[in-house]
Amino acid sequence: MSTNPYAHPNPSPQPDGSLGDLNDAQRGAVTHAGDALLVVAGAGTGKTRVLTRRVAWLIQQGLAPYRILAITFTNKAADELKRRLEELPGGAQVWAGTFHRFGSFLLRRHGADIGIDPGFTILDRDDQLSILKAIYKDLDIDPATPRPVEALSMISHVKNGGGGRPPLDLTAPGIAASFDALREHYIARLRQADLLDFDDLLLETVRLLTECPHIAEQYHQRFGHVLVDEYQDTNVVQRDLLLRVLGPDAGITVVGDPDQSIYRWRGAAVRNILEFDQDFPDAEQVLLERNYRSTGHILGAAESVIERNKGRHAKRLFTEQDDGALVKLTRCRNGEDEGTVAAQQIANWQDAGRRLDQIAVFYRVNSMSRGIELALNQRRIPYVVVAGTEFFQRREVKDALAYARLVANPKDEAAFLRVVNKPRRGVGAASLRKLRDFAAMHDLALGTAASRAEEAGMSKRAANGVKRFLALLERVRAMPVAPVAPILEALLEGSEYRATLQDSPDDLDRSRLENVDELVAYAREFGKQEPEGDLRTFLERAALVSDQDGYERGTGRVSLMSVHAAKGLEFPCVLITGAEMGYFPHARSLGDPAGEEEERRLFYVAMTRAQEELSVTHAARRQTYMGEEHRVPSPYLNDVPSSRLDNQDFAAWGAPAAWSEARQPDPDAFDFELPASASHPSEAMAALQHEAAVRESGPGLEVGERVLHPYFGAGRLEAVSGAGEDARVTIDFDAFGQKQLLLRHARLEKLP
DNA sequence: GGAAAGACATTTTTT
DNA sequence: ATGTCTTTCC
Repeated sequence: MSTNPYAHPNPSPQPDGSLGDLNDAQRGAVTHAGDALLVVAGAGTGKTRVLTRRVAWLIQQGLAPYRILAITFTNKAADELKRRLEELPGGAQVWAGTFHRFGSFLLRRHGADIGIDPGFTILDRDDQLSILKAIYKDLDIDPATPRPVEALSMISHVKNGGGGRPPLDLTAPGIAASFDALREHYIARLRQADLLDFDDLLLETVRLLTECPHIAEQYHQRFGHVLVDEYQDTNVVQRDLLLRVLGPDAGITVVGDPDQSIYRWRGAAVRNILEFDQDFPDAEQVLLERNYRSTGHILGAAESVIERNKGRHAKRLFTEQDDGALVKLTRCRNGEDEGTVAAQQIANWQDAGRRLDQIAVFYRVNSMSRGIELALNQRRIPYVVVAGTEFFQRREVKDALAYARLVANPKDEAAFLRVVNKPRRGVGAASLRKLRDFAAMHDLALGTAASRAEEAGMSKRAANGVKRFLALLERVRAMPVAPVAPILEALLEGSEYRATLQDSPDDLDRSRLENVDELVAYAREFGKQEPEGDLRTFLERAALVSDQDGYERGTGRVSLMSVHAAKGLEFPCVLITGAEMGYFPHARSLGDPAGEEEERRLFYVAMTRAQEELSVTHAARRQTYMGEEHRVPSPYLNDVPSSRLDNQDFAAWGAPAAWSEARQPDPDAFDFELPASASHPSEAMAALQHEAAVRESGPGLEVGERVLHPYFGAGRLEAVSGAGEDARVTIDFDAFGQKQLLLRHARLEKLP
């Protein structure tokens, strides 16, 4: 069996329809003839290939491509699917996209039947928050009681049926009343301004299909087969939507892996996949267990981690590849060391012939990217951060889009609030307050009320500013709705938004200008690709793109990303950082058994992204915003049999002399200071010697005392045996259970 | 009304 | 350490 992952056959449909490149299970899934099929596809078992080929097979069986609905988790996955299907006659007519996009598609067409203006605007989280904050002001609610973000999560929670743990404790005194008021106002506000949030996109579609049987019927007729990818991450509303769009004669195929369900916190219901046969009693199930991605040690290590979860769908992955390299586990003293190790690991892989774009570094929280970035910068290792502040999330891009949204939907309150005073037009908080009062009194949307600024009692200056603002929007509304780029340009020029950035003394604003220009360029590209594409389509595109959609392969750089962002990707070399309690599992999920199981799955997902090399680091101490903290290695590491591990200590990586001449950074090129341990080996040694001295003097331990071990964390001293050099201690560690250690090596500290 | 300075909390993951 | 929200002063 080849160990080269690139040797695997391309998953594109074979033009001749042959299935010879599939294994038995895959072939069974592709050619399943019944109405309902569940494909439980373990990590790296060829899930995407099966999905694509099944669509191809359905078409070959005579199902018209436009009668196929394929729902994916990201737009990128949908585009990828479409690209592969293009080789097939009619393949481009398959409807492929995310649940949200499908909802949006139906609501634009039929929303009017349930009182939704087809010109609705889609709100993202920022927009939702700005509306909610405005409501806080109107209702004079103390932003400390439920904080706006919490209230927002709670609103979403309630909208989605309220299963699981509520993000907000409504039993706290005084909260419930203000929350209900908030929620009601929020919903009314969105209604009034033709705004839909992400939840509404799904919920309103369900309502449409429920309240309008004739429309539902139309789609029952149309879709002969529905396929859903990543089914383990669908929520109850998505399942509901699926059941309603599916006609009595339609077939359904869902693909997923319960072990990779990592979006429970967002409302994903693993139940959907685990109890698929309850929704579809005659469903058949195909299990894909042969992994083509990873070498033996990597897969084995990952399996031994996931095995510990309770209530799993029975499944055991295997590979026919060689064992390959051991999983390397490196203990670092602190976060800086970890950065050094990351850089060095990357360099080592590079020396072994890897390209940088075959390497990925994962972390649990996005904020951890900073330390890694710093270390890679110092060594001039090119990298790309996937996600982070993504393009469409940038303030200036959102500002520009807000202008455009107001052109498309004059009632868009979130957009109005965002840019009515950007750049400054003399419309401050006091004026807005007057405007809101006036709007509320006459039951108008904010944008509508604005045209009567004087009546609202605004100052002359403010009223003037608002007038200029509205005049610009009117002017642009008179322009044709396509192409989009000129619309954006007219707005940016007419509002002087562009000019303000250009003239700003702040360099940050200058770089913002570039982003604004990039947005215009993006719009121009959009116009080229879709000559018919109007403003509305463009805005929808912008609202529904995700961070993951931005990821591109073959950049010649190392990829840095959160584990969540890594889902669905694979890399020859993977480095998982921060494998510690608090990250894996995350501190927030401690004490919640279901949450902890999800954390384990998350670590499993991280491990199974690796094809040939998997390296894991953890730090004994880490600097947080509250100061330096002790860190305990992730308990998941303990589940990996030591026969699959290559244990390393930061010290074992050797002094910075190990850096090859060629990679030695140019000292003049950096304004950063290298970490002491890297730039001055002697200092590092001094530190180690100091530690040793502390150790020898010893903390005079007694049985029953709490102690701290730099590796295993806190524990209780159970017993002492032997004496002098051979003294051994037995310690019951909180996170690792009982261990016997040589006292002289244990580096114990006494805990109060 | 706006700018600047200061207080303050913030860190999970995101369609 | 950073960014956001609030306060203060012009």
